[in-house]
Amino acid sequence: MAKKTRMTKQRKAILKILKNTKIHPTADWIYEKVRAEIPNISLGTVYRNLNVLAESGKIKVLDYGSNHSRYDGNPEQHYHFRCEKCGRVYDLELDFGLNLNKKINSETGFIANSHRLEFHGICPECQQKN
Amino acid sequence: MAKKTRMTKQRKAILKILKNTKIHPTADWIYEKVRAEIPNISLGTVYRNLNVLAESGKIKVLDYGSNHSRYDGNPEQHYHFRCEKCGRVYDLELDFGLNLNKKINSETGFIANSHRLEFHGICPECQQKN
DNA sequence: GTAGGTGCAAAATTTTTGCATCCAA
DNA sequence: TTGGATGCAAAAATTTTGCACCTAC
Repeated sequence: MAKKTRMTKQRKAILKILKNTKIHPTADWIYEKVRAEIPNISLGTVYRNLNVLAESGKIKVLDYGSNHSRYDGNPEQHYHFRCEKCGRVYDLELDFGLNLNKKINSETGFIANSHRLEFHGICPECQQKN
Repeated sequence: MAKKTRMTKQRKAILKILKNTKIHPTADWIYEKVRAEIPNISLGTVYRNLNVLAESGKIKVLDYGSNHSRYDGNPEQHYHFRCEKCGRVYDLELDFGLNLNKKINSETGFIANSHRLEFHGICPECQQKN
């Protein structure tokens, strides 16, 4: 079962800041913000709480499943599938025939030049290993 | 105009490795691989070349436009738009009514639990500043 | 009361950079 | 020939962690 957690004032403050911004900030930005409220909070605490909050599903981390950048030798439009078990990232050959960029351009004020679509789940190989 | 670049053996080897793998490796993985061919290549050269190759569009970097992790206070399904000019990441309220996960599950051997969709382009504010 | 959390600082990791030298065009 | 590229090492930047003390439950 999941480990017990406490809602400390530090954790509460970090969560509140994150819920009240749209800018998807970095840990350091959050650290600066939260220091207005808790001046002697440490950056380590910010990182620890972000990890705890992400594990419990209260927030999302926008990375690629690791702290490293990952590089893709195929610059063409294609979609990815990341296996939640083994961590591998597959290319998907599927083309849904979606013209998502055009949809954005016609339905919003944004001008989209490209998009990235990534699925998360279990790959065929890990399904067998079950 | 774009700066001139040379196709050194180091750059060629890195590009070849990246074109011949599907795993979207980290810089360190590439470094280990390329050392089989060029034993005294340095990690700095690998990073420099990955950046050059990405700038010229020959490869893609799978990150969020910075070297930091970014955190999202909204764990619900929603899409993102990243502005290529100011770097901001917006939430898109749009729902295309796509059931992409189901499509994956029925058309491939992958089991998708979730997906992430992110558009890149120019935000309304930066369009005005033109 | 106590297990989980914090602050601090040191360490680990990842990425960039200065510089003398080298080499692709 | 020469300006871009490399190797090396040091530095910068980001994230994690050990430890003694603190506090939410």
